[in-house]
Amino acid sequence: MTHILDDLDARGLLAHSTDPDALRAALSAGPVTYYVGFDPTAPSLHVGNLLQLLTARRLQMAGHKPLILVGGSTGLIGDPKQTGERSMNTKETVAEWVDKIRDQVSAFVDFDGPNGATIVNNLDWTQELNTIDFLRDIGKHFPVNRMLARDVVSSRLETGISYTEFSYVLLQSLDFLELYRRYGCVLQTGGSDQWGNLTAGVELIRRADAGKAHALATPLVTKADGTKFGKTESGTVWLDPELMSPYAFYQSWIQAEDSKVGDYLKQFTFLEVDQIDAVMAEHLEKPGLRAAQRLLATEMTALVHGSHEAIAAELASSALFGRGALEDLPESTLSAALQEAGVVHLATGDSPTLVDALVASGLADSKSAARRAIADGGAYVNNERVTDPDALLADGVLMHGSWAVLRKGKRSVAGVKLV
RNA sequence: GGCAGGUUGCCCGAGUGGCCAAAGGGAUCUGACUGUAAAUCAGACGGCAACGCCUACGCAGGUUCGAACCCUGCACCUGCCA
Repeated sequence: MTHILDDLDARGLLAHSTDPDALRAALSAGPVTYYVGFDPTAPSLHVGNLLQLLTARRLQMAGHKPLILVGGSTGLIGDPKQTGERSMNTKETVAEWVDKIRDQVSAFVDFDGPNGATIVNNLDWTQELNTIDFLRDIGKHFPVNRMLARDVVSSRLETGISYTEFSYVLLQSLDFLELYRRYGCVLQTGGSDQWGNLTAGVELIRRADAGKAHALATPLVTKADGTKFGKTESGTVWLDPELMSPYAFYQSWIQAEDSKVGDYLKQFTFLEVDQIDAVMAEHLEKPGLRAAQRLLATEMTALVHGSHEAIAAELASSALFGRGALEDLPESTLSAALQEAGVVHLATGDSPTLVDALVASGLADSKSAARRAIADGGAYVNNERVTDPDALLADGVLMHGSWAVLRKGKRSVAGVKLV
């Protein structure tokens, strides 16, 4: 049986860890209670958070007990980031997001059995916290000179950082200490950007309780150009289907770069490393088939939205991007595919123009943008390029009498049904 | 509270009375090549009833034929002093 640390390492999920030998021994000795936290900074988690959830799940599958923390209090404070001060959200908003995120994380861990997961909210132990006690019991363990030396803080000294954000690390460290005391939690995991917060907690446990705890960080997942993974052209890749349809989610994975798809398969899916290596070997032979991307997209969509949605997204994608001609698709297939991609209904009586349709479908942000797309030669109806900026939608041949497949550029497709 | 500097388009950043819808870079979009990949090259990149009009350079007023640019007030940010 492979040691969990070796599996994580083989998958490229280990960036840093405190005292690797001691951590390895602890994980071998028996079930370890560990935690990973998510702050409610939005109504949904995104794929960056997903990596942390899946890593937590890997540890659980290896027999360890997860605590999933939702940051009801830390979400009110804001983890400092390089770019500047966060805008504060109201307590009501944060409370709403806490509920949503609690529901989301619940889908990724197992609640049954001796190592069933527990979801905790740090508001439970901080909202009644007394300021004097906090400063005496927690604050005393934090040397300000060390806090100032942290990268995020020092980079913010020029532009400014509020005391609120400066204090964030104390709260996260307090969480670790609290979970150590309440649940015997001795390991915190997170992204490498969390390393400072993670080790601060380890240190607090040592100073306050003379306890031994560990931290483990996954690397920052990047795209081929080195930028942060999880943003597409249109924005963040959300897990909530209300914010991003399963089809769009599937599309975001299928567009993975060749140079990254192997890493993603290892880091995100539960396929065996050997199996992934075999797929990648084939992929290198015939990259044009994009077999690795297809596998990745299907696996991830199934993991997040269920296999039913994964199949639907896959079918829609192959119908719309497949080699076959659109007119060969039966109406039921076409309609189902377009439902996934997004459909707008337009009234035939209004004799909508292509420009109108591009805007209505969301493929273009404005009429100017739609005209620009047409002028650039990037607008297609039923896979035929249209270059007339004043074209009416009905000028082309409608599929099955009422459907038009709109495409802008290579990747963006939407359906229009004339009614 | 005082003094100094700052606030420009998605981001960074030039511009300091007309030639400014505003240089340059990044991001983004499109095309060519291709594979819903990368790299490269090229074009686009506020809006609209579109050779014109409207909106825009922190906010609100003012001076002027004309303001991102000058003046006044306000807000916020940074630094120094208290």
